[in-house]
Amino acid sequence: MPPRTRPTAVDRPDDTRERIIDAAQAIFARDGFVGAKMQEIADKVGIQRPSLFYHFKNKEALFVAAHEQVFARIEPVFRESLAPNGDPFVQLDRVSRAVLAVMAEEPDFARMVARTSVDRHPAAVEIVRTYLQPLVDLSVGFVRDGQRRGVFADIDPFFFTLNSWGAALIYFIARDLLAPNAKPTDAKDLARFTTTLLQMGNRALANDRRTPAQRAS
Amino acid sequence: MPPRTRPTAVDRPDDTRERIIDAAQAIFARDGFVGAKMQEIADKVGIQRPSLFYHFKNKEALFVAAHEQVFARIEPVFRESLAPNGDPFVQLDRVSRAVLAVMAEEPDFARMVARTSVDRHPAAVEIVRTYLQPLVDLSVGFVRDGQRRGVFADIDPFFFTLNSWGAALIYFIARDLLAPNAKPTDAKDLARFTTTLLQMGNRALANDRRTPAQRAS
DNA sequence: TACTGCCTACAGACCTGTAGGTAGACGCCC
DNA sequence: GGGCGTCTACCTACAGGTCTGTAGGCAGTA
Repeated sequence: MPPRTRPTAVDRPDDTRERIIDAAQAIFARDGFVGAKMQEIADKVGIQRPSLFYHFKNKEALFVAAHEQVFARIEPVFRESLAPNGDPFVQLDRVSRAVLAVMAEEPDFARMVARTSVDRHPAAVEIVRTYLQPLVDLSVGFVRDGQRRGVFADIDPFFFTLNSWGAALIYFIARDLLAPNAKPTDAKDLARFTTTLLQMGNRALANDRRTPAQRAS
Repeated sequence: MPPRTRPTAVDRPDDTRERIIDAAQAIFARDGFVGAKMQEIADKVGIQRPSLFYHFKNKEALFVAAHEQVFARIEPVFRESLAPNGDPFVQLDRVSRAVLAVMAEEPDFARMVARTSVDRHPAAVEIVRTYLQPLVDLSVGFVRDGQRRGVFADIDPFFFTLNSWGAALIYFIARDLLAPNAKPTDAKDLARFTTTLLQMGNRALANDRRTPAQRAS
């Protein structure tokens, strides 16, 4: 094994920490806490495994940092799209598209949420709750508000939200499992899914069968 | 450690194999292939860990057996409820209730499917595909058939199916994660979820806003 | 006597985290 | 501005624990 060149000032060794988190994200999302190997993370960064422990106390600390980064980056996008805005159906459209677009861009996010649901690692559960719970509450409030205004049909707001988020998750997690011919990365496929999800949401919340566009005219 | 009593003929040692599979089911469903420990499975059965290797070649063989058993037991229930039967909306109602009831009774099933989606253990993927793919195809065919007959509204049959199955999965996997106050084991909660899922399905497939009961009259 | 079903003991792989060393950057003092 | 101690960010080597799978023995049954 040839000796690798030592880092110099121009290498900005400060960003090693961030490169570790980036590498850890993908691997934790794919393999979970138990399945992920520190060796593979180190390899991906291009350093020796023990050097990881210089930047992070232990595997769990890195696990937490990786999750926090993903959720902290995504949360504001969702929150912004959920801000009150005129016609509830228009907003539903906007939120759905925004959420699906972000999930498509950050595949680690959907995997981490799904992983947390099945693995139940306490640290991950806490992070998911901290970041996702308020968004779910916002979604629920959005549906409830539309119902109070008589625009949305009667349906359980929480389960409607759970189903919608769940459907989006499933698409990115299991879409290829049950139909190996297409992948979630395919833009055309995602557009088709987006349309279907919006149809279901719109019809579930519609008090009449006119489309939002027809109602607006 | 006091010596345990040896098994005699009346213990029917033949069923040890099945008791192992039963114990393994729950543990593999909860922890996945990597997370599951043979020691814990042996403890649950009440035998020593190496005895597991007398009944199963290795961990993977037991993993496969556990998954096969769960899927083989559940598949016919789903298949039966998907059999053609008069009014598509009535059948939709029947299938949804049957699937949710079975999932509630066999919590390992939902966890195994979700786990397979995130862990992607090749053996599990193959089993899920083998047993679930035909059911998904049946569901898709059911929707498509209703559309051909002019009863169901226009919507992508595959994504409608994926969303419906996904919503059911999410309920059993993540319902408590985002609303810690209730659990999927609660019958009242499940009934409320069933209603919501059916509302979404009915409205997504309805060509008009009359309920199935109204249409029947 | 041979087979079944379990046992104890052990080999070997793998993985996390620690100990201790070292090359280079940097500030400081004369 | 040249020597000098210190800090940073990495390295090699290793300790210690955990987990799977195997070897070989033994009690009970046929």
